[in-house]
Amino acid sequence: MGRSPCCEKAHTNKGAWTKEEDERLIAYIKGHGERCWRSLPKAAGLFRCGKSCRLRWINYLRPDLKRGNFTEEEDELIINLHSVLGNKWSLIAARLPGRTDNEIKNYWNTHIRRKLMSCGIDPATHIPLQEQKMKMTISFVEGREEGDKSSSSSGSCEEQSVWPARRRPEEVGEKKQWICPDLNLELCMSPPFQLPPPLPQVFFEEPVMRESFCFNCRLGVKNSSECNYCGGGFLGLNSGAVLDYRRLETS
DNA sequence: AAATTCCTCAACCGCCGCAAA
DNA sequence: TTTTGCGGCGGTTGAGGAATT
Repeated sequence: MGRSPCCEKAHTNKGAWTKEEDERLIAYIKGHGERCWRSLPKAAGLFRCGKSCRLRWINYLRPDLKRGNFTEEEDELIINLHSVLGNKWSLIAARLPGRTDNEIKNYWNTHIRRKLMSCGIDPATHIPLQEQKMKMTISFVEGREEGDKSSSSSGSCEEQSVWPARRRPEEVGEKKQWICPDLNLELCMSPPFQLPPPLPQVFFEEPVMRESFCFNCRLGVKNSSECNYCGGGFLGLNSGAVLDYRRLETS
């Protein structure tokens, strides 16, 4: 089962676009605007899938696209944004005028990733590889010492390439306990527990900075003055560097 | 000069969220 | 409330050009 395809496969062109197809698409959108991609190909006399037309327009034909190499500033911005947003390419692209998500994604995978690796930084977590390995080991060992000795899951955190285990806020205090971020074994009637988005490296420099974060923050819906994570700052981050996604949305 | 490997990036695929029916 | 279909997104692929052997 599943959904029917967005267009008839039999009579659609695939692969690279020809100059003529580009011209047809540009002419149609200039005349009618960007609307109803599904019916656009037929109306524009193109034997293409609507999705394909949309992609071609957004990634290549749009007049406001910036061409050429990425600047150092753009590089930095992409790295910063990626450190808080992860692979949310469309959100990252929204902060870089004239760049598309596809372009940034490609650039990340071909250039920046390698650049970070060569600096000894894990491109996925933005933590120096050496340090990350150490932290993973510490959390693994602590988990075994403090937690249930017979715990069958205690070994998996180190093996998996996941964000280092972090304290849950309600567990910070006298009771030391580390958890594996993928596991939520709580049985209670409450909104599901969610760790805040990955934090920049600076967060891990000091062991216990994060005493509390508010309910709204946990749900990701609102800021609170009592919360360690809420507040303004760069890209909707406070000094604790947790992202407010609402501030990143495009207008 | 030819063969091979590497790299880039445009394009495709499949899934998801949302709105309309 | 459920189903359907569109737009949008992120991951992946593969053609073609560049670099290397």
